[in-house]
Amino acid sequence: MNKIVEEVNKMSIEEQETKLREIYPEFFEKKEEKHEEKKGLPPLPKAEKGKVVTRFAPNPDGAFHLGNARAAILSHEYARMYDGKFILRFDDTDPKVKRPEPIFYEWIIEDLKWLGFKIDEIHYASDRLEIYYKYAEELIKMGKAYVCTCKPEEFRKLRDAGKPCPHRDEPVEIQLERWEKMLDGTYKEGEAVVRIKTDLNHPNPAVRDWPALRIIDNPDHPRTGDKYRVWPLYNFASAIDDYDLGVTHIFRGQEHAENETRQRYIYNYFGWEYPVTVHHGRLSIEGVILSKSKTRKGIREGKYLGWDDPRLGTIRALKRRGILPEAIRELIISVGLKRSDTTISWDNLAAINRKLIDPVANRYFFVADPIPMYIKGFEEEFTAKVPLHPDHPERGYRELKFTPEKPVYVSKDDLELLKKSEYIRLKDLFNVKLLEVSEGKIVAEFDSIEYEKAREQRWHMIHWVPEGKECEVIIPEGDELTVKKGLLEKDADVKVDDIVQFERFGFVRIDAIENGVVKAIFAHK
RNA sequence: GCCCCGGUGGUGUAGCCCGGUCAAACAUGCGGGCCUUUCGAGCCCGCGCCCCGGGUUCAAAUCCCGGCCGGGGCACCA
Repeated sequence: MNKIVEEVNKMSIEEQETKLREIYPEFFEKKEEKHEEKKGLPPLPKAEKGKVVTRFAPNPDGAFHLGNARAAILSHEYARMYDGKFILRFDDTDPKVKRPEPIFYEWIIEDLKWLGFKIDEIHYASDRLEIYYKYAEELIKMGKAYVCTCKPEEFRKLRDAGKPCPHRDEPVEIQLERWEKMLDGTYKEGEAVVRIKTDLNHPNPAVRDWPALRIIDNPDHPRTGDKYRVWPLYNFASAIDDYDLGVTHIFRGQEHAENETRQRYIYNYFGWEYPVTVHHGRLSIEGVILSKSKTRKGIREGKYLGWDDPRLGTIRALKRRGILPEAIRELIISVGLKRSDTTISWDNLAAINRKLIDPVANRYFFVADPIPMYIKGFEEEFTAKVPLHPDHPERGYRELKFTPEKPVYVSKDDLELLKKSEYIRLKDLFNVKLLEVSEGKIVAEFDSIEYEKAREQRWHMIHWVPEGKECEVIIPEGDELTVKKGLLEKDADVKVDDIVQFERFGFVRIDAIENGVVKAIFAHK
């Protein structure tokens, strides 16, 4: 068995394939078929082509991150899969505790577009207050909702005991009167709340007569200012909106599972059909902070540079790190609809991203922590021509010129390798014999020019640069940010936003070019 | 404490609904090799998983019960 494996390994790939086609032709057909069938999302229950409406409903109180992206991408993906409609709805109904900020409305739209979304409709819950009022009033008239003026603690006590509060069963006229007082400002913040009637013996006390609308005295809402004082709570706004906007399928985190039981009461009272819901688990990347409050805190304390700090898991941060939107999409689709939480490793994301980036990223030499290498015995100028991409020579070449008497620079990262080697090949240049190796300088002697010799002798190969421009690579590692300073080949044609590979170093995205200094952010190996 | 929901290699997912074809698949990771002027890509080989205990059954990753572990919810937040 081992012998056969050895033999096969000795053949070239073409030989292997030809042989295989000879003895086992079906293999090739089958392989292709199998590749097709996998991947992609499972079919959606009760989904009809052209009739699926999904929505993503973020609160614009922070930047969009990978965790939110799961619900967003699934929603969008299914909308497209069934030729349906995807709605973006800003759930900006809390001007107090989770205050929306104007910038995040813009960023969320921007990030969604960057991810390749086609947004069919955009709605703002804060524009829809009158709609909520209308339905609230209807529910009150139907006797399915009431205005409660209990102190929160008192209500909680009754609720936990499964008992009705004194306002619950008062006649509709009185409820409507109080509702009016909520709207006209007679009641102040904290004095009254509209509650939806539920089963008072519901096993989960938190579901019993849950609050639907509350008063906020000086909302100073970023979009509506102080125009409205009565604001719906999440469950009410969401339930009404999903119905009113015709949403058929909802994707949200499992932390919302309990909310569904609350919202269903409204649907039942009105006789509406509840959308199909998919509750997925939480998605995170190992070691990356997604929490909005932690991020905000870190920014305030100066720990993070901003919402796009490369250590963070916001979509903007991922973008800055050179992660492609398509990679994020693929990742989320591959994780799928599972209900359990998922913590993916960077390797998983990096592997997807690398497949996308590798064919397009141009190659350059970047020498981190340069050490000069003086080379004796080669007295002419010599220009190394290196392809911008090894698999695509048609894209052109870069030229690195060796000049006698002038050192070339190699990276301190290769110091150990140099110390234990007698000979080394400078990639695309020539082979040298190492005479002296230290952290401060390296002295070498020209040996030969042929690549073949280095290969036969199994000499190691390192990258180098004759002269270069200053370059800094920011490397996010967990919660740390380290900077590698070095030299990038002088004529490297890089622009901000380019994703390139620094050979033997890794893929980076060019983040800025300031005063001739190239600043890059490390993506992955 | 109460109420939900989960648990398949190091990581992520498929299989579970409808028990056998699953001594378990795919990707990533790791080890080895081939190829290659990158420690990149590609190719080949290998490593490694059904949380535990009972039960039902001719047969259980799949069904049932119990346990353990993990996550979430229990706001006049979303």
